[in-house]
Amino acid sequence: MGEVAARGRKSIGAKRNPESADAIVEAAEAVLREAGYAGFSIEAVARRARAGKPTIYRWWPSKAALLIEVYQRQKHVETPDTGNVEDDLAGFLRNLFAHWRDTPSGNVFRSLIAEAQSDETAAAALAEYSKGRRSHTGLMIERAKARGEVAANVDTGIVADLVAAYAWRHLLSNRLDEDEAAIRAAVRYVVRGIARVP
Amino acid sequence: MGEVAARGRKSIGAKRNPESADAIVEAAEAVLREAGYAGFSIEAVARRARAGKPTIYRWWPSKAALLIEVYQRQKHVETPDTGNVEDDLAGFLRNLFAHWRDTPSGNVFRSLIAEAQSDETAAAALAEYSKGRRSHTGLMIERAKARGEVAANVDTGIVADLVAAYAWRHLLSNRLDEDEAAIRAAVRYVVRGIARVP
Amino acid sequence: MGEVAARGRKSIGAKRNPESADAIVEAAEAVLREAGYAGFSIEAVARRARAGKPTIYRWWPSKAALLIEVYQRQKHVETPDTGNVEDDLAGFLRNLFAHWRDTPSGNVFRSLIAEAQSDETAAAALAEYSKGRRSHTGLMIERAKARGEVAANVDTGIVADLVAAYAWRHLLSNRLDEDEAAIRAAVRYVVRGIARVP
Amino acid sequence: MGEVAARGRKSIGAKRNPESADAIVEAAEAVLREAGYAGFSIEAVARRARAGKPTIYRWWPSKAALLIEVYQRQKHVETPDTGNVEDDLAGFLRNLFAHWRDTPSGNVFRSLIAEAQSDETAAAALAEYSKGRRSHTGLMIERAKARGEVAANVDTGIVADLVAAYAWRHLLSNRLDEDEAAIRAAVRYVVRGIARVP
DNA sequence: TGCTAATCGAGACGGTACGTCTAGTCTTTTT
DNA sequence: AAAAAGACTAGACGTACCGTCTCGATTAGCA
Repeated sequence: MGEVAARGRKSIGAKRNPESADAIVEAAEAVLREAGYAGFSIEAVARRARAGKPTIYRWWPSKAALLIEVYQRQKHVETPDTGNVEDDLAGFLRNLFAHWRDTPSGNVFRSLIAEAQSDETAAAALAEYSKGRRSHTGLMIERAKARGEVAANVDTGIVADLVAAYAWRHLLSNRLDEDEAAIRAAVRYVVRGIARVP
Repeated sequence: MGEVAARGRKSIGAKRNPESADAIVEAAEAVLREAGYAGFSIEAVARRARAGKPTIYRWWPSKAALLIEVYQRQKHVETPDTGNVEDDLAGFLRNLFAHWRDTPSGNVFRSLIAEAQSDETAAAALAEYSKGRRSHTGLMIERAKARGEVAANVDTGIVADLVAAYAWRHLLSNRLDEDEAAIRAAVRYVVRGIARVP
Repeated sequence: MGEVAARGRKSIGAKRNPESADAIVEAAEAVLREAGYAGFSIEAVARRARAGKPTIYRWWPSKAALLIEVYQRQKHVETPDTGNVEDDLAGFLRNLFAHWRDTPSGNVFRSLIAEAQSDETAAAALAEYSKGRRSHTGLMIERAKARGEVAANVDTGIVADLVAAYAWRHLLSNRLDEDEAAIRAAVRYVVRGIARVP
Repeated sequence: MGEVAARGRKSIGAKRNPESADAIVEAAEAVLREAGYAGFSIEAVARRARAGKPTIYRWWPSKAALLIEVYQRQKHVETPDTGNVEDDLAGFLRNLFAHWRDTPSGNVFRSLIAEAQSDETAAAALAEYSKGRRSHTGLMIERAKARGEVAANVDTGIVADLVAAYAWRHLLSNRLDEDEAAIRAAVRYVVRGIARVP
């Protein structure tokens, strides 16, 4: 682990030391994994990475920037492609919940959202990041449109937004262990609607 | 305002002084309004309320507890009853967004969610609070069921969850100025579904 | 002990309850014995005595006042009368050191002196108390004068002062275990002087 | 003064900033001079020195440590060398009393002794310091021995102890204005003894 | 006998200080 | 030129006491 390799790490001269950068991001991830957002501080990361605080501030001007880099290093959840939009969305959410539950990713992303509530730059970074993810999620809808499964005039962004909102809410409420049926029902309501068929 | 009336406020004996409690909650609200979550500290509240820190800690063991009380003192958004579930839900969201935008409530609730990401008691309190609100929102669905507008086998909780998720996501992403059309589209997708009608 | 008997002790009408006073002084003594001056606070005494703080403040306006009462309740060291002034003074110091070492008295008196360094009333009370003790110690010198052992023109107060100073210094420096020989030598220097006899 | 020069003082890199250390010790001295031991707190010193509390705690782990440094920065009283031990000791005491009376030293040393009654480290530091001063005072006795003025078998340490005890007692009892005659009498009793010459 | 007044335990109150932690900045030294 | 290291000011954290205040109860002594 980074925090061990870091012992006695020295400057390598007038250029960025990738060992340090790695050690810092790994330390940040480790801190988040072990102590959660509550224990996540630049101090703690610097201690763990055996780095000076200014070294961290030089490359990541805020906690948020570091959080984003940590999150982006995590493996992301891919969007399934089963040929059925309901299965795609439900499968995606199931995988995402599992990913957030079983890796530090969940902690990292929760922290990022929390940070964005008091830090302007975190908010901006999160917005930027979300935009990218939204279009990624939107692919599933677009494919369904192409298959004729979804009406052409549906706003892909809004649907992706609903799906992301459902995921966020469960992450932020510690409800990532939601059972399969509930996830599927939520997806079905979006896909089929809740109106009584006359 | 509390911070003025507070001058010279003393103990009223071996029981809680409601004047102090009021001054503290009002000060907390004022701090959140003026400095946001970033500037919200027990110290700041104590200073503003002209109260001792121990007085705050005596009654609100954590920042979260204070946030919750502040939030609950705010006027809540009522659920409309237009006779049409889509109008009800869209109207509710519109009102909720306006409320969060135009009063300190939004800031308070954002802060509470953020706090819950690092504070166990805040998480528990938020879960408890959410449960209550979910059933409140669910009333709109129940009424629609009673009218025959919504299928009887629809899970009210899941629909309320979707609506709340949409609201949370917009609050946490600084997108409370979402336009009417987008809100209505999102609600329609839930109510009518996105599937192409054959 | 006071702290047990205190359970349920109440007012006995419009006059001072001697049970309470006793319980408080005993509690103060117990706190000093067990936690020393560092742990001696009005809060701690009130807790231990199951008394209200105002009850303490009503009768003892300062920590110093309470300390003085506690000290005066202690048994005092008597001045020996052996017929020899050197033996008297050495014996007195030996007994005093033992008393301070083996009872709470030492802790109490140390505390009183310490308190007097930052509390005016404690300083005054200590001065008053010291005056009394000085004349008490002076008796040994007066008796020696009467026996013709000590020159008539010797200032009794100054000699008593030297003896008290020696005692204070050892108390305040945690050197109450000074051996017999050193005490005797110090006394001899005062009685016989250090000058070389030609 | 330190508290003015301190404005805008910053770190001077990865090493101790002597300006800060100076400002802190000077502030401590000023606080003791102006508010006495009662008003002497780390908070007050930090405020006065415009220093962060952790900076103080980094270098002086306790109030006692800071007090000692303040005391040691004061000019010390030299031991006179008149060729007569009685004049030496009386002169030394007279100078010491004046020094304690007219400079903050007296307040500082009083505080240190008081602090030592509740703080173990202060007690240890005071003992260490006292040892050094005792041998310093002892020089006057040693010189008298060399001159044949004092008997060779006299224990220098005990005599020095008697002298220090007399000084402490007057300091702690607010009797630094003791008149010349009383000081000289006390010294004479030690040097010549109080016994009636037959 | 019934009222007044003082006392009691209790504990809340506005404050100050504690000693620790983190934020974000600064500078020297090393490579 | 940049990394490493650690000091710096600043201020929040949650706790312990300070000395004051009011409460509700209890009871002695005066009316």
